[in-house]
Amino acid sequence: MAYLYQTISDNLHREIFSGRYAPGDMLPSENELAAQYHTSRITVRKALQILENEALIRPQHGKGYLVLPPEFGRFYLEFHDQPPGSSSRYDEINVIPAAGEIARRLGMEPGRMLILIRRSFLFDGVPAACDEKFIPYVKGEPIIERELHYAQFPDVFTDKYVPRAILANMEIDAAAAPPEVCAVLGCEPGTVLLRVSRTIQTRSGARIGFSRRWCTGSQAVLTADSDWESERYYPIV
Amino acid sequence: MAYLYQTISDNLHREIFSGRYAPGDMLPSENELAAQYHTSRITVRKALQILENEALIRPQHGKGYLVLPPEFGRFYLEFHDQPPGSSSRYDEINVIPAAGEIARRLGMEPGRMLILIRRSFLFDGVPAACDEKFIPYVKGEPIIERELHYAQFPDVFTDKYVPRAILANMEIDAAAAPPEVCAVLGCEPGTVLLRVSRTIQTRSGARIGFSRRWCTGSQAVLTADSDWESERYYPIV
DNA sequence: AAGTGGTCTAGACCACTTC
DNA sequence: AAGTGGTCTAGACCACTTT
Repeated sequence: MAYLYQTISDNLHREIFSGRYAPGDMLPSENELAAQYHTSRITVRKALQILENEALIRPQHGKGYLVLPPEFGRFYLEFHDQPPGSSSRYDEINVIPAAGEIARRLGMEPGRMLILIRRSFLFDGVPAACDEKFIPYVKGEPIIERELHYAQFPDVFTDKYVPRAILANMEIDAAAAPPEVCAVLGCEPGTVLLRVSRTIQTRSGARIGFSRRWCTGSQAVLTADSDWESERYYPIV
Repeated sequence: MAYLYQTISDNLHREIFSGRYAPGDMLPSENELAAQYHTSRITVRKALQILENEALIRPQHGKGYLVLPPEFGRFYLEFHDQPPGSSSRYDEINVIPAAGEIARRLGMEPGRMLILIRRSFLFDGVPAACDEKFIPYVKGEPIIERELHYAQFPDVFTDKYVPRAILANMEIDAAAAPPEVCAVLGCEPGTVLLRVSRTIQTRSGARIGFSRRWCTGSQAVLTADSDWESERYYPIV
């Protein structure tokens, strides 16, 4: 049940996290580990490969395996089209002419038609976030129906485009919410809220969708971690 | 120069991103690929391992390699203690008693002493972000000197703690900035700004540092991507 | 020259899935 | 029973680093 490569990997993992091997240290060589565990070099290499994938070590040709320092500049963020624990409600579905910032974000000529889908998210019945999605209108495409059924924004496009050729990019800032959004969320016009803007585009650079989320209240906080596995560690508030 | 496993991996990668193999499809079996490339199963497995690490495929024991759909709920975020392209300035360094939210975030009794380090970041000479760091004061620890020299917040602790045992967690929201911060940034008292709160803690759950960043202006926008490699694709604004 | 990691081979046996 | 991926062996040769 316990595989040898897994045992070796776990042991080294523990020795790194306990400080037995510190950043800058060298691990024992492949041959030393193979001798130590009475196994072949290939099995040892498989164990080391796991640690390399976790960004704990880096092999250096001709020298050995270097233990790396942790990387605190990279964070991992979960962001779902439908916030966990919320219910949703459609506030408006419309076809509107592109204008101003939205036209620019989608790279469209002003005046071309856009599908607007505005949806709010309720926590315990209280609206705490509002999503606006803008999708270039192409006659005969059942994109609204797909949206209504699947709800996950980028997924709406995976029938039409090659799925792996689609990217999502995100910008996070604070800005004054437009009047329509304030009306939905029940806040004063012009209130500054957390804004999350997503652009959906193909890898060739074509912008195929844009969405904005306006967040108020404590459920709307975004969280990110220096480690995908670390969520369990910090029930702070 | 071009290794066989790399060639196989690149070819399959291209076939997945071009749609030749779509999510839900099965790749050719290891034996088929080995025959196709006139090589051993081990070399083929190495190529497939690369694609598995990129979350493009998942092996299914007894069945084959499944092509996975893209995951748009996960985002990658770069956040540096010193924003790229900015210069920094120390506005205040002080020892203060813990109180209110800060005490709670650090799990300290109110009244215990804290080191406060307030620093602002200037873009083209204009302050656009302000950092507040709070570190429990322990007599005789040269933490301020380390901060002044190394500047990277979590790194300050890696001498004292086992480096890999430290985690950084982040919360992002919008909130009214305190008067001291508004004074530094030159905005009206009570202005709502983008707030990034970081907690530094050990894997055993001890909170060892807390920082807050208040952001104004366009340089302060946070960006995240569904793909670590995708930054080059979206020069939008 | 000796030691290190990097690539690759030709097998073996096991566990799982499908027919 | 046949095909698939999962683990593991014993060896070979190459490229790189250190002494």
